[in-house]
Amino acid sequence: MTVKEKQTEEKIFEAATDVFIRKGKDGARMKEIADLAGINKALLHYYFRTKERLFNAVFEQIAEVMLRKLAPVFDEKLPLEEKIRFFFREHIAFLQQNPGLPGFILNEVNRNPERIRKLMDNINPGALWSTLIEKHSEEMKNYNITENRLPQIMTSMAAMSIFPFAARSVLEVMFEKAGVDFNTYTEERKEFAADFVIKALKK
Amino acid sequence: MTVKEKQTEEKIFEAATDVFIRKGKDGARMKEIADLAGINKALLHYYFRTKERLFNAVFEQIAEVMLRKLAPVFDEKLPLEEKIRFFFREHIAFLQQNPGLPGFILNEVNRNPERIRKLMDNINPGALWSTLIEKHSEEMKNYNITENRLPQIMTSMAAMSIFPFAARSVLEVMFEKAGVDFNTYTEERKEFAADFVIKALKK
DNA sequence: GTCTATAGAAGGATAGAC
DNA sequence: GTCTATCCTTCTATAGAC
Repeated sequence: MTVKEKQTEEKIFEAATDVFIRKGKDGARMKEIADLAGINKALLHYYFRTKERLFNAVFEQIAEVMLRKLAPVFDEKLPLEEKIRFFFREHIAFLQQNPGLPGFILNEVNRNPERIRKLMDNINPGALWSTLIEKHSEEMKNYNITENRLPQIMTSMAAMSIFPFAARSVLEVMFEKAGVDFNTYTEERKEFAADFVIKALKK
Repeated sequence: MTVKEKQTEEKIFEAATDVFIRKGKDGARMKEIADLAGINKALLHYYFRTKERLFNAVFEQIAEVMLRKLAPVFDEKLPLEEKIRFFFREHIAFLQQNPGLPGFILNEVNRNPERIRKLMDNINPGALWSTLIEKHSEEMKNYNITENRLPQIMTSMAAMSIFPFAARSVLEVMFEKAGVDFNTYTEERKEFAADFVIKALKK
């Protein structure tokens, strides 16, 4: 009973995740999700009531996974440079496995900013950044990192790793014509981005 | 006659642009476009036949504007550093006026990569980059810029200016809690991004 | 819990009058 | 060229049998 439920619900959830990421909330069709899950449309409603609820469940799980993937960066006890390298290595590796997530999240959040507001309720970026500064106060002397520059710096790091995936199809077409392979590019990017940022920040 | 036509078609086109950018192709409703244009649904079909055609017209115009905005960067006869500063100043200024465009374009292109393929038919990035290198061959000696690094470098520059707008709602919520104003941030970004990139590239 | 059948609503598109 | 009325398809959602 519960086992069977879990199996079906799980299948639906996975199919929904797939379809929502590819088609977006508005473009997704309950029928396609049902087909992909190998079950009937009516079952979707049995388990999740409405498309809206199903989407919310999927979105929240994805957002949570992404946030959880970022947390270690702030916790790890590493020298600053190693932390930057660690971030790009881990984050880009994650995106290589989930290349569709950035575009999905950014789009759905832009269409409905309330989603991100709910997610961020427990997080105060300002406080997070302050403790980051304190942790590395000694090292900081060698870098152009000050609290008032942190918004620019943090968004630049996010941009360096996330943008290539959010703009994936554009880059793929451009690279194709220039004889560059996207996978090779992302693999090289782990080190390039780290070097780039460290060089830019060093005094 | 032609004047009236132009007026109405123009009104429809502008309304469609607005709605498509805010809601996306799938989320947009012909009714909403008609209302915003102050006319009747049937007129939309009279002028543009189908939603698909109306969307294509809007998309192509927007994409063309964006590409046209980038071209000068390659043409301008400026020293390399000035060119980089010129790019961020101009490009971010354009995005400040059109903050919704990056998210719109990236999303619609991801959903239908054929769109970008058509757009890029006349452009060979590889060739573009080669001439860029040749133009600045002397200056290059002072920078870590080589042809094989250009994909990484160019995408990093694009990322630095485009990402904040593509992720605008996320940043706005984060900044809000950290007491940072998004408009101030984008204004400062013109110079920050230029300094950041130049520093990262200098030998 | 899962299916078939269908209700009910919405949205794109067209016919036809003016 | 513009409007009203309406068709027709598609999609979400539910009823009801098993």
